[in-house]
This record gives sequence, C-alpha cells and structure tokens, in this order.
Amino acid sequence: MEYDFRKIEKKWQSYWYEHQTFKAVEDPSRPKYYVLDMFPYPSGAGLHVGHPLGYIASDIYSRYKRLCGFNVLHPMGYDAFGLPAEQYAIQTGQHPAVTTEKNIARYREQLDRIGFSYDWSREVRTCDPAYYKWTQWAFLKMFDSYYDNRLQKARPVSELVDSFSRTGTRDIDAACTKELSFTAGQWNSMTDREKSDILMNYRIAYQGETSVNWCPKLGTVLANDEVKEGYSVRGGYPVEQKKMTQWQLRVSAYAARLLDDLEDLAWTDSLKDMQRNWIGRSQGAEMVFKAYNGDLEYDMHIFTTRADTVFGVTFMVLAPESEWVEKLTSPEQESAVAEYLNEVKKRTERERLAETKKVTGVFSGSYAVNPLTGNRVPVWISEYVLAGYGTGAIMAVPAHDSRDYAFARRFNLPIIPLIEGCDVSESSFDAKEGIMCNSGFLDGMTVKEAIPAAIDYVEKHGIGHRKINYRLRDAIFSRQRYWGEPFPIYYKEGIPTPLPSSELPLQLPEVDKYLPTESGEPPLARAADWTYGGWPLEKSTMPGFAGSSAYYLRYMDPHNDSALVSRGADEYWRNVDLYIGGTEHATGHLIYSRFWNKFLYDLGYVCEKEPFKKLINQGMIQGRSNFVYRIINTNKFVSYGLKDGYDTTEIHVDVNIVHNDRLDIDAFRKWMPDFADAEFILENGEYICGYATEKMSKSMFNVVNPDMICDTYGADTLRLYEMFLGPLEQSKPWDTKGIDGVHRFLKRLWRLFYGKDGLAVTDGKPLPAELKTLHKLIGKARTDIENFSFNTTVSAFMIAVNELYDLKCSKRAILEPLIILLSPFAPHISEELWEALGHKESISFASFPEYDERYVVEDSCTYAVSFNGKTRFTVDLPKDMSREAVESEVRSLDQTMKYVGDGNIVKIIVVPGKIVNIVVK
RNA sequence: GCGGAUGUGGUGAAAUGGUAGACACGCCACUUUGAGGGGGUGGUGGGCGUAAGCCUGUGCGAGUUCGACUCUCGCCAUCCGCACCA
Repeated sequence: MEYDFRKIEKKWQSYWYEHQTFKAVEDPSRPKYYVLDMFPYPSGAGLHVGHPLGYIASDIYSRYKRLCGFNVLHPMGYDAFGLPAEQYAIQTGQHPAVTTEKNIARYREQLDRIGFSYDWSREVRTCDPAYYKWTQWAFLKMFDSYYDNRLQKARPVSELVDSFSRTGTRDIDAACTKELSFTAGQWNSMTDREKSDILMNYRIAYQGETSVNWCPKLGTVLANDEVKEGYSVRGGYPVEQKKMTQWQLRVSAYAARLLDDLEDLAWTDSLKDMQRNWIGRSQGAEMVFKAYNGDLEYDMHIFTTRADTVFGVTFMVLAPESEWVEKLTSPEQESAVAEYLNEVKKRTERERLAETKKVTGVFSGSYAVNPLTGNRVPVWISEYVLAGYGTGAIMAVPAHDSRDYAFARRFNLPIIPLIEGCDVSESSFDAKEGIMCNSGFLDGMTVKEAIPAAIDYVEKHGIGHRKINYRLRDAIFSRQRYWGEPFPIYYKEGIPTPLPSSELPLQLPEVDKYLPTESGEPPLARAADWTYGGWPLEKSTMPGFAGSSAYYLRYMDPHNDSALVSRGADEYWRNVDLYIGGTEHATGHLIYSRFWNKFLYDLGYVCEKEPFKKLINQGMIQGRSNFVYRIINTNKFVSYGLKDGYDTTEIHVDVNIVHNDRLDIDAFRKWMPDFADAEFILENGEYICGYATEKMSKSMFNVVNPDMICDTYGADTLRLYEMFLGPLEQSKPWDTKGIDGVHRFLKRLWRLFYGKDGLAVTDGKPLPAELKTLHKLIGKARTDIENFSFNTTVSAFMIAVNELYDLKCSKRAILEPLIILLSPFAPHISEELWEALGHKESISFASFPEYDERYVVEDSCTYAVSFNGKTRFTVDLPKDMSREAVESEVRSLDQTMKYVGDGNIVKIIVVPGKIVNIVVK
C-alpha cells in the first residue's frame, strides 16, 4: 500500500472539522495554555510559503502541549481593516468589505490545507461590527480616563473633574499635554467648552494639535512606526511634517511601566532592546536659564543628562518649531530668523535626514544667563534641536557634545574644555570619564561623581530638578481614511462628545466613493447622514493598530455581546503563553498592545498586566529568484555559464518553470507571448538560470505557493520541510530542492508500517536496541520542542526511522509511541497510522510518551582525572563499571601512580551519563 | 555613531567545554528494475597516499583549560534595529 498523502490529508482535515477536534472549552480541571499567532492581513495575493512558517511552529507547539495534557487555546482570525483593500476600492469602486471577504475565503482555504489545529469557532475579524464594537468601547474608556502619576494608573475623568471643582489643579499630578494651573473658583466659572478644552489636556484618548506625519499621496496622517526614512511603510510615498489637530493616545504616560515590565517577559534580548530604545529613557535634570530679549525676562527650561557640564555652556539653542523662538527673537534679528525658519520649513523630512551633516542655524538676538557662572551666552536657533523632545531647547556644551561642537565650529562660538587633559582641538570629548576642571565646585571630581553633585546643587538652589525624559511619543490615532473603525464621537456645539455606549457599534456608513471630498475632508464626509442627534460625527477613522491591540482578549470570549471578555474567561485564559510573529511589529503593535492591556488592567477589565508572556520571532522566508539573460536587441537567451560573452539584460523568470536552476524551455515559451519564439544558447543541452535571494513577491516571479507544495508533496511534507529548513528565528531563502529528503522520510516511515501485503505491525517484545532508539528520540523531542528547536527534532525523527528501518523493527510497542511523537509535526499521516493500529479516537487525545533514561545508557564514558584541583588527563572506560572499579583502574595507570604515590587520595565524582571526574586531593 | 545578532563543507545546517561537520540536499560509484524524477548499498571538508594511515581544518589574533566551534579579551566582515533624543 502506497503512502497516498492526498487522500489521507483530505480525510483527516474533514475528520477534524466534523468532530470539532480542536474546539477549546474552559475547563478548570486542566491547566490552560494559550498559543497565538499574529493574525494576518488578508491581502489579495494570498499566502506564499513564507507566511505559514510561524503558524506551523505554533501549531506544532499547540499539538505538543495538548498531548502533554494542557487545555490549549489556539485561535486564528484576520486583521482585516487596512490600506490595501481601500486603495483597491478607490481604483475599482468595489466595496472594501467585498474584497476583504473574498481574500479571507482564499486565506482560509490555504490555511486549511496545511492542517492547522485552530479552533475556528473563535475566529475574529477586526472589520466585523460585533468585533469593533469593543475597539470603540475601549476608545471611549480611554476618552473617559486620565493618568494619575502618583498612583501610576488610569483613573476616571470624573474623579479629575471632582478634584478640579474642589481644589483646582492643586492636588493633581496627572499626565498631560501641557502643565496647567488654576483654582477651583476658576474651574467652576468656566464654560462647557473651556472645561472640555482643559480636560482634553488630560484624557488618555485626546484631541490635540501636533506636528504629524502627513502623507499627501495616501491623504492621511501616519504614526511614527508607519514611517521609515521619510517614506510611508505602506506604499512607499513621501511623508511630510504638518501641524494638525488629531486624536491621540497618551501612550507616553505608560512609558515607565512599559519599560520596567519588559524585565519579566520571555522575549529575545534584541526585541526588548528595540522597545527600550523606542521608549528611550534618559535620566537627567531640567534646569532654568533666565533669558533676555532686550529688557524682557523669561524663564527658559532646558533638559540635560550632563548637568556636570554647565560650566562649559557657551550658547543655547532652540528648535525652530519651539514656542521660544517668537519670544526670544530680537527686532534686529527678525528678518534673519524669519528667513531661516522659512528655509527649514521648505525642506522635506527626507532632505533633512539626508543632510544631517550640514550645520545650519541663526542667532536669535537674545542672551541667556548661566545660572551657575552668571555668564551671558547667546541664544541660537537650529534644526539640530528637536521640538518634540525635552523642552525643545538645550544648553550647548561644545567641548563635550559632538553636535554642539560642530555648531560652535561652524559659527565660531567658544569651546571650554571641562575635563583634565582632554583634547578638543579636533573633536569634542563625549565620553563620561575623567577629572573635572574649569568647573568651580566640581573641580577634582570624576564625571560620575560630578553629575549627581551638580544636580544636587541645582536642586538646592532652586535652579532645577531631577527629571527622567522618555523618547516615546503619544500615538496619533486618527486616519483620514474610510476602511477603519469610526470614532464613537460626535460634536455637540463643537464639543467632542462620546456616543452613549448603547449606540455601539457605530457602523461604517456607505459612501459613493472612497476618496476624500473635494474640500479635503475624509471619505466619511461623503456619507449621506453622518450625524448623531443632529450633530456631526467624527469623520476620521481609527488606524490599523486599533483593531489588533486587544484581539488576543477577544479570542478568550469571542461571542460575548456584553463585554470584551467575561471575567470568567479572562481569569481562566489570562494571557498569551506563547506568541509567534515577525519582528516588524516590535515598535508598533507590540507597544500598542502592551499599552492597551495595561490600560484595561488599570480599569480592572483584565487580570494580567502583560499580554504576551513568551514571544518568538520567526525569521522571514525570502524568495530565491531565477534569471534568464536576453541578448540586447534580440529575442535570444544565453545560458548562465556563457552569458559573459554577450551583452545581456537580466530578466526575472517564474521560478515555477525552473527546476534545479534548469529552465523548462517549452513552459518558458508559453509563459509570456513575447517569448513564444525565443531562441536559446544552451550549455550541455540545457538552459541554466542565474539566481539571487530577494524578498518573495509577485513582481520578482519567485513566489512559491503552499498549495502547490501540498499538491505535489502533501501538507505533512510542507510542515516538516519548513521546520527542517533551519532555526525558526533565522531568515532563510526558500529552496524547494531539499524537500525530497523529508518526503522520502515520510514514505520510509510509511513502509515501516506497511509492507507489500498491507499492515505489517507485530506485537512482539521490543529489543534493547529498538527501545534505545525510541527513548533517545523521546528525550531529544521533549527538550528540543520545549526549546523550539524544531529543525533538530525533525533530524532526530529521521535518524530514529533510519535506525528502526535498519533493525527491521515492526513492533507496535515501538511504532505506536513513535507516531504520537511525530503527530505534532505531521498530523495527517500520524492520524492515519494511528487509526490503522486500531484506535478509534484522534491521536491528539493520546499522551506524549514518557522518557526512560534506563534504555539509553552509553556504553562508555570519559573520566577526567584531577590532581591538586586541576584536571590532568582523561580516560575512556566502560560505562557500567562500579566506582571502585574505576578507581582501581585509574590507580593502575602509570600516570596516576605518580600522583597517588605522593599520598594523594583519588576522589571520583559521578555525573550520570556524562563525564566522571576523578579528583585527586 | 549607539544597540543587538551572526560568522562551521559545494548548499541548508548539527554539536551540556569532551571523536567537528550529525541529519538532509547535491554529487560520484555500484545495485534492483522493462524503464524511471522509484527502492537499496557505499563514498563525499581540504592535502598527501593504492591502502592502512598521516597532516590540516569552525572569520582573524591572543588568552583560560588536560581539552575550545563553544568561555574571556581585541580586531575584521555581514545582517537587523535606532539614529541630530541634549
């Protein structure tokens, strides 16, 4: 009987479907385990072989955990709102919901063929109103909350209002856009509009004017993580800075907790570092410099991490966008400053980034006074100071900061060295080491002593205070697009007002076109009646990360109509034990999700402060492109080895008509009309193609479709091969060449069970050699699966099957555990063989075989002989020797006699299965 | 510039500090078959040798150790992330 994977896989996929084998139900009697994949955006292109890599890994782990007795939650869904569907809608007029639906169907079909153990009854789609009701709900909760810095948690805005009406801002320490100060009396006499404006300053979901990333081509604003090097991540269009009023989330309030709680997560160091960098904590001091524009005096606040260098301040610098620019520009400098600001504005973000080496700036005409030395220093304006960080103004210490140094050199400003023996003639001395000089009371201290000493002094004299700054900015939360969650906000007399929660979900309206209106309003402005109670509704929609921020919670209780997740479900499933996905979400989704979870945690809706306990980043699978070489101005193609003799252009060729780099010439002629009468210059009768590793994409013709692999080799082969390719975390090119190896392995496994005359399994007692093979495999599989080293596990299976094949083993007592072990990797063939052995129930309800060390004894081991605490030599002796026998054996060796003769005692340390140390004392 | 990771055959890769290259691809030889992109057997880091065998070998250079792909230090190269963050 042949291994008929097509029949087998179809059979078991429908079996699982009919029996709902993988349906997860809360069960307090069993420990839970939650395995989650980052849900995909259903794009029109469908899945290629790179996508399922992480899904296969998580599926193996889920099935393994299930065999180990865990109640496993392993759901899947779709991140279905997003730009591509909308761009497609703009071009074709087709409703994004229609294309999305179609793409989801295609994804599902492809996923099903690979044999995943998802509980599809828990599927979620972010674009489903029943789902986005809870996205809108969370937004309203954020709108209705502020962040209490003293309690370090979110609290209802009503408490803030209460406090304002009793004591004004006196008793409040809250995260805010701008420090405010007013009395209860002032508050109580404010109009509703004024109160609304004040509260916006504190809300966690708030509206505020900021400089945003505006993408004219996409007609929308973008978050920082959606922009790379001045271009949009989606589409690659130029992005510019623009001041706009936008909805934002006060993520920055959570910076400290997002940073600190990273500590306990089982994530990779590199990913944690990426988040640490993004959050960007720096410890320093905020200081006040008096600044004078003519006779006008101002308190200018600056932030520095190097308070020890105050004695070396020779000028101050303002960011061009800083509000100080206007106040500190003197009448004489007005035109020069205006000209500079104009110039800065004209340059795009892209140009600014490209010209970081170029030093520009202008003198404001004002002076500031160094609070420690009393020296008067000029105030300059330069774009190397960023408005969005710190206070948008800095004290410049050219001797010890390379940027200040470059600026001082360019504009001939003085440079005062503050560290003994440092040379600042060529460049600044940025290192935080050495002995202070020219620094008054700090002289003689090391830099490490001087920093806290300077801050202490500053605090004591009321010049400033300790401060921790974070680089993390609030997330811009509005998009001027159609295909996203509508905001449950309307404008009553112009005041942003939350919709009553009974009105949720606020569904997306129908529009005639998906483009902005002629007057530049977002597409929702096209809706016929986009109002509530006669007042206009918010016209922008939420960004992509809104829907993906809490989806892992919804899977716990996906059909609940009265809560995002019920308390019971949340307390049972708690949080994700294992999360698998790409690194590209390090500073986007993984920050927002953690923020969202912490917010819900503060309000008592969830019981865990972190959403994802363990995180694995699977590597990307790149494409392996093939090329043909066309001789210029002809329709003649020259083989790879001979191309250097001709003037050729390299053309991507579909990898599906190339086998082992050899071109299928007939298929090539049929591939595109242009090539129908192509001619070829061959080598050894074959056309050899060139190759390169590139991103897998349609335009490179290097996309390998998992369906195609399932057709020719089967899903089990695909699963094993993707794991066999190399370590999970590593990026690697897809190369179909090696797939025959794992396919052969499965056929060989099959032949272990089936001979020419059908099932050949016998009931005999297993031999020691057979037991050894089996238990070696169990031990290896257990540790390797726990460590997500799936490539070595697959190798171990191959070794075991080869050994059993050599032993001609057909014993049930060996083969039965073998297929249980294999079932997480190759579930279809395992189920089939399991059934052939007479089992009625699915193999996923079996239990993972126990490892027994006794069967896996090595016959010899290495003994290291120590003398005076140092190991002197090693000797190999049989494993089963007694301790005394080993000792006497070692004593009998000539070398040992030398040491033992000195009156030393031989001590033997036995490490089971490992090296045995014989220590001579 | 800062941070992280990686460096082993023709290829993907494996090695609690203990015989480097398991396993697989590819390649070579043989075998089975009417035939095969099927099954099987053997070989395959490099150098010398008919062979047994010998020498050499994990980016480079030191160090620790009886023993280093593995640990420490210093270089070099590649990849990823951040980047005028005061």
